[in-house]
Amino acid sequence: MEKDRGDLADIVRASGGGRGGGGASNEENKWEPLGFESVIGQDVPIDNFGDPFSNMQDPLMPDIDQETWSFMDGTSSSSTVVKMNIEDRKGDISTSGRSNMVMGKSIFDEDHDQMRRPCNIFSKMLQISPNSNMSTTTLGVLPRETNKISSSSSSSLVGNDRVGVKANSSTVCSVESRAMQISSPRNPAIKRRKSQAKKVVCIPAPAAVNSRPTGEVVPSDLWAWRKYGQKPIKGSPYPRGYYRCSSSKGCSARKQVERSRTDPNMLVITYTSEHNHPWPTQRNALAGSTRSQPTKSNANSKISSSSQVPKLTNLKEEPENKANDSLANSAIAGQSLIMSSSIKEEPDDIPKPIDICNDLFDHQHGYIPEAPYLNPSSDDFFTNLEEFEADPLHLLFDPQGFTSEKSEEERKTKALDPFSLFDWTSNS
DNA sequence: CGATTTTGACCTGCGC
DNA sequence: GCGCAGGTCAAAATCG
Repeated sequence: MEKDRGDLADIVRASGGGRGGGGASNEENKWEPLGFESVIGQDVPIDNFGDPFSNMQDPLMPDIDQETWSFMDGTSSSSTVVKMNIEDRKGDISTSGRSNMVMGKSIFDEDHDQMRRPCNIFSKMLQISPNSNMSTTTLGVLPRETNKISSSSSSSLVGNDRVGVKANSSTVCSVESRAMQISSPRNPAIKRRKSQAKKVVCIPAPAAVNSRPTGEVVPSDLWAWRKYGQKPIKGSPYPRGYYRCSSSKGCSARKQVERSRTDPNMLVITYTSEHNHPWPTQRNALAGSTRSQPTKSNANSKISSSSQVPKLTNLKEEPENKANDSLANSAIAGQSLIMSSSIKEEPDDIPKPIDICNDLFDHQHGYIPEAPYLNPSSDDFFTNLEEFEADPLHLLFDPQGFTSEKSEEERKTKALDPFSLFDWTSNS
């Protein structure tokens, strides 16, 4: 049954680094987060739903301090206030030509300290509040604001409880404030859907950073995730993969990864629970690093077992598998930043929770037309992903942004930014 | 050998 | 109360 659905295992490959087995590969060591250590040392909260980047300065958002989109980040509480001031952002949203980072500029922690601390778009995930009322009522998107946005961009929004902001081409921020019910989890950290706060990230499902011949160079996720389940989701041709943090025993952090049912190009990653431990300071700590690539036998056997899967969804083929490796992680780490992830709440009962993702791309003006590798209909869909994988960081470290003129402040910032370790613009 | 992935079975929340 | 669907468990397979 599930075999015919494409494989999410492939979509997420935690921690990007090579294969599990505990040992730290050279590649792994390569990007051992020197910067992270310093970050960690700064008493950075680790409660961002496993988002190691949440505490990092977003290199693409140097001016976010004054931004007005804000989220009260109640990561660890059951109540979260989401507040957004879209109006102030409408300029960017409505007028930006091909901004890839409108999103990045659109969501911020309300607390300036939080914004100042290393953080970036990865931290702009919206935590779902189990408190339905509050969630609904405090989502401070005023109708007029919404209207403005809607009117200024061809498509966006949404209803009372859902906000979608669409940049001219490639960016969207969408938030659903659909209520979440709260109920006592069976026991800490264990399942109870709809009872836990979540952070949902909708990102393009791009490249397989780990498939690079040279190794894994793109930081995927500082956490090690171990897959513990996969389920076909009703209404979706794609299965949902379930991962839990394996960086530390007893860590209840989990995440779910699934492809958008409406747009296979999009990945929806849902973070649940929080890490109860600091970031792994060494890749060795990531004992759970997932296998960087499927084995032949694995691929073969799996393929055979899922050979009936339509090509588009048969992610088990080696290329696909690789292509999807670390998608969830790397995507978060890089793609979403560049491609403008859509952060939203994802109510479980929404028929098409990913619709938002579709809005991410303006098929006429968006990047999709320029990114054939994102076109699942293309035979080269996956093979081309490899090409794409180079883009994120390239974009991330757009010369204009970081190499052309690096202010001292920027350097400092980068010191705290794991991505600074990958200033490929200067290295490659 | 120790780690991961796979995958069917089981458990439980939720809607009717 | 029942059934469905989502989420988790755990044994087996796999890998380096």
